[in-house]
Amino acid sequence: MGLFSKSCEYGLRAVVYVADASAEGRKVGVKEVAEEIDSPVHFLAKILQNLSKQGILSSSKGPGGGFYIEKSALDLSLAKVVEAIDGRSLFEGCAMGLKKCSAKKPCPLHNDFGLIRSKITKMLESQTIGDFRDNLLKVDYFLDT
Amino acid sequence: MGLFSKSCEYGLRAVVYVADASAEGRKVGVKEVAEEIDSPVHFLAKILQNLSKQGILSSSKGPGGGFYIEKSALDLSLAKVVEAIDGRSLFEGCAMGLKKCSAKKPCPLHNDFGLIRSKITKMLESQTIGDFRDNLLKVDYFLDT
DNA sequence: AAAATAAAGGATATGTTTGTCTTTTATTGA
DNA sequence: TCAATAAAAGACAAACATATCCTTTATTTT
Repeated sequence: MGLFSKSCEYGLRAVVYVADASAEGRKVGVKEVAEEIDSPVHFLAKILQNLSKQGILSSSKGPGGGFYIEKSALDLSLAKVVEAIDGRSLFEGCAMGLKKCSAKKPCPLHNDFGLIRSKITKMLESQTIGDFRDNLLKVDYFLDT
Repeated sequence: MGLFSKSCEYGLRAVVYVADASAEGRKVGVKEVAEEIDSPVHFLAKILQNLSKQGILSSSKGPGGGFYIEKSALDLSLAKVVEAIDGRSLFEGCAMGLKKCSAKKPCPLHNDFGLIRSKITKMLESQTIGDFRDNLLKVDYFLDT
């Protein structure tokens, strides 16, 4: 099990790909995105629809249509993307699955895990979709599958 | 999705419970463990059998039997327990699911995530089952469900 | 208006994880 | 030896994640 679900991995890859295309003023269809990020087409369609519904991506139907991202949405954090797909579980709850675990009654992993989680949260909250895409444009980073 | 699978959460809770009982020279049955750590009995049975097979816990059949932990096994790290149940996926692979992601061709999360993963690894490798149990005995930590 | 395009939505299929139940095997104590 | 105990093992069921396919709706172009 990675940090993220498969859906979330696909979603993150798709978001950065769509953002990249939008930087060139291009809308992209599900099929193209799926091929480029190496994901199952129909499965990805659901994920993109979900991201559209949640206002992270935008879409338009018909010829010349496809998925794109609004300028304003470039300021959304990666945490928003992850939360839209995987929910809040990565950011909440006890590592050992204890409901009563808290600062007052910590489980044996509570403190160490709290630090780790705050780093995960920071990684995802401090980085916007725009930053994420810019890293790719600068060619410091890659999306090769 | 948490860091660990449900099986792994149950497994960690069970290991520390069994280790605690073993400190008192007591062997414990699946039923008792399941009640104490709040897990499904038969499901936990599989997990404990797996941990026995992998040499982390020990067991004996028949009256007076049950699960216990050998002194030597107290020196095993929590990472071993996690790996026995969830495999190595937590310690390996790209956060975005990219097969080609590497230091040379990093994905946009590669560096941040590498730091996080090394902290997770450190948390689990630097702590032995014995340490884990001792924390409970010292009453600094709790397993309340 | 008709045809083509592309997302949205719904139904179904497959696989994995989680959970339950029953039978078998080993061990102990009477 | 026999009955009781407890883990081991196997079959089954439910829930969820992942994946595929088909129909519908909206939009554009001809």
